[in-house]
Amino acid sequence: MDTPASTNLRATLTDIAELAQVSRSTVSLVLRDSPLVAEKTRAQVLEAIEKLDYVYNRGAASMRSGRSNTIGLVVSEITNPFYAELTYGIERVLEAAGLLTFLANTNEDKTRQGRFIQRMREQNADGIILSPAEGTSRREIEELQRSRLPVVQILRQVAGTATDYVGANYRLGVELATEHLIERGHKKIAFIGAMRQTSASFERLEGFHSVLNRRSFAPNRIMPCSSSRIDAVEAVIALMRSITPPTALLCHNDMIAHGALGALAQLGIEAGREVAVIGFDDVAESAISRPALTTVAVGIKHLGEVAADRLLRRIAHPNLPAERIILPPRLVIRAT
Amino acid sequence: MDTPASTNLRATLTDIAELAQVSRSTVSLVLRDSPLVAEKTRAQVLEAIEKLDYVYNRGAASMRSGRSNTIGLVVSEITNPFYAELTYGIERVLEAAGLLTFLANTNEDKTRQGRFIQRMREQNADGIILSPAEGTSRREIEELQRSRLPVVQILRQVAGTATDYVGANYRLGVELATEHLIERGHKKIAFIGAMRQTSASFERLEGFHSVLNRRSFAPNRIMPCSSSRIDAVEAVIALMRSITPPTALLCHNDMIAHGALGALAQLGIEAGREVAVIGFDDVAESAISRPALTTVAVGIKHLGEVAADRLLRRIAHPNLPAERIILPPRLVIRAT
DNA sequence: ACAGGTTTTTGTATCGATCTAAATTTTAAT
DNA sequence: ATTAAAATTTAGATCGATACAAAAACCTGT
Repeated sequence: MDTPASTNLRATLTDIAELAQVSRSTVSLVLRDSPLVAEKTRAQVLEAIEKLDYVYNRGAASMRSGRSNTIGLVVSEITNPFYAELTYGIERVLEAAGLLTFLANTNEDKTRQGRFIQRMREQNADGIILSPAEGTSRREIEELQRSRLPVVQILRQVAGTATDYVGANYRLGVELATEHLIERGHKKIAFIGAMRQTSASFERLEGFHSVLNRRSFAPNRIMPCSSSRIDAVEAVIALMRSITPPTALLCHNDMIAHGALGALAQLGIEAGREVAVIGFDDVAESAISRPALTTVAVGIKHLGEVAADRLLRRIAHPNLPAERIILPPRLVIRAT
Repeated sequence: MDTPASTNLRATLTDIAELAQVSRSTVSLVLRDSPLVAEKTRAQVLEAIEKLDYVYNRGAASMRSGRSNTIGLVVSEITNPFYAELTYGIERVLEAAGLLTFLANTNEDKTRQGRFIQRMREQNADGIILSPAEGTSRREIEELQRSRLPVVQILRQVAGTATDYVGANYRLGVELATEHLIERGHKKIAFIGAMRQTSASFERLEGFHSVLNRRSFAPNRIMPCSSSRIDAVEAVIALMRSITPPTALLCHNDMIAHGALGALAQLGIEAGREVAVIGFDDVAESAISRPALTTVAVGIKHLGEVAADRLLRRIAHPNLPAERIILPPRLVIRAT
């Protein structure tokens, strides 16, 4: 065993109060930026805080106040830069409100998701923004609500649940893209999809089918593909080598689309001339890649900001009715 | 204003104690899986816990016990799958020890890093695993140590600091790769590098130069390149179009290498035959990409596990001397 | 100098768990 | 049946902050 921690115990409010010659209560007010304390006093206290290397004890504070100034953000696929950008938007808003965001990547694993959420509750988090992992059940979401923890679902919603939700109009986005391809004369369009059991997947497929029906098009190709560049490469190579290769590739997201671009390059097919490629998300990379990717933009950062705002409002007013906010997508036509 | 929260206040130990007809102390023991409680009692208590939807209050617990069963993990570039894989290794070990990992992505931003670390201290975290953002100063690390928060640096170490450190032998890794290329007869080798001001970058460059000197090779090309696929594509295209294009590309990491493969494909150059490409890290994608990437493997998951183990030991024995653990790399020869 | 109002400061109870040491119950041995 | 030892349970103090209500200090204008 090691020797016990030396003299240096962590300073507390009491230590500061003593050094600054004021009461504990006053110190607490200073810490919370209360307008009640006189400037002179505040200065003294801040000096003492500095001098003692004081570190706030959030556990103690939250026990008394019931708030922790902490929220949890659950995403399912952190290596997709889409989520990284989304995270920035969210953090920016929450940070401005004095909240810190704890991030968890579930990698579509419900167990990890559950563990993290449970822990956030134990930490007394003020709320959760959740992009539910595939297979999350209605029960799980409802249980969260019953515990009165403010929840905003983002990007995907579990069927039958009634929490706040912020997402994009995936259906419309895919419709825009499909119409665009048809107008350009494409007859053989393949949808290359993440094929997850999520609302975000379903809505995209709906959009695709609805346009095809409306235009009474022959059933087109749906190519299952996980949301990774490398799977996309394989899928597209297989597709282009088939007997009737498509002339247009409509991709579930930009990661898949970039994989598709890579595959076409390998095959010596020029994207944008011989074969059209459209992505979804408009991540930063899509604007600067060569060729630049035509894609459906959802305003990632904005979406994150809206979700964060929604959570803040929900925290302030727990009993407001749940709201679904569906942001409009925009087709960004670039080179492909 | 909304109506105040209804009846449903969160259940506490006292509520459970009452329902289960035991004392608060006993309930606490059950929660902590103490071997002291009799089986029958434990069952009763667990039943009450279940019945009341009890949620543990970690803030309260940590206030008394001084531990929070929480550690912080700071990485600098979460979209790189390398870090995602690393995270798994770390979480696996820590979770087995009953600790939950809070993840933060700094994106090489010192401010974000500082904010997160500060918050972890306020939450009374039991320790931190830190891949320090570029530009982290010695002072910052030393201040952390002074606060007696267990810290393990991982992958990179801030010069002049003496915390535990777990990393790979980057120097040796690059040496192996360079030797390999030279043996294969390559005379013009370009190093495509992340060019960050980090130990991980410096050590790689050292390895490259040391082999070139030893073999008294002409100074070779160093191509600055950020750690993103798209920058790598541009860098490699520029390189291959220069007057004396290299015949081998030695990349700072696998992401850059995959970008390089993409660029070569676009240029119609066959990687592995005309131009050799070697990566560093051996992320999952490298084994299954086509062509499969020759790379320096560091055993990502293992590295994470070792770091987590190290942190656990450090927490158990705060006064042990700091240790630097440098894992040996291995050249994995595949198709490129 | 003083009443009345405003601004600042403070004392004390409290949040929900754990710790300690002591009390109680159970078991085993004679 | 008695007693010592082992196993189990408990009371009460405590961690470090905040809430609340009350007290003190400071201003005014008369």
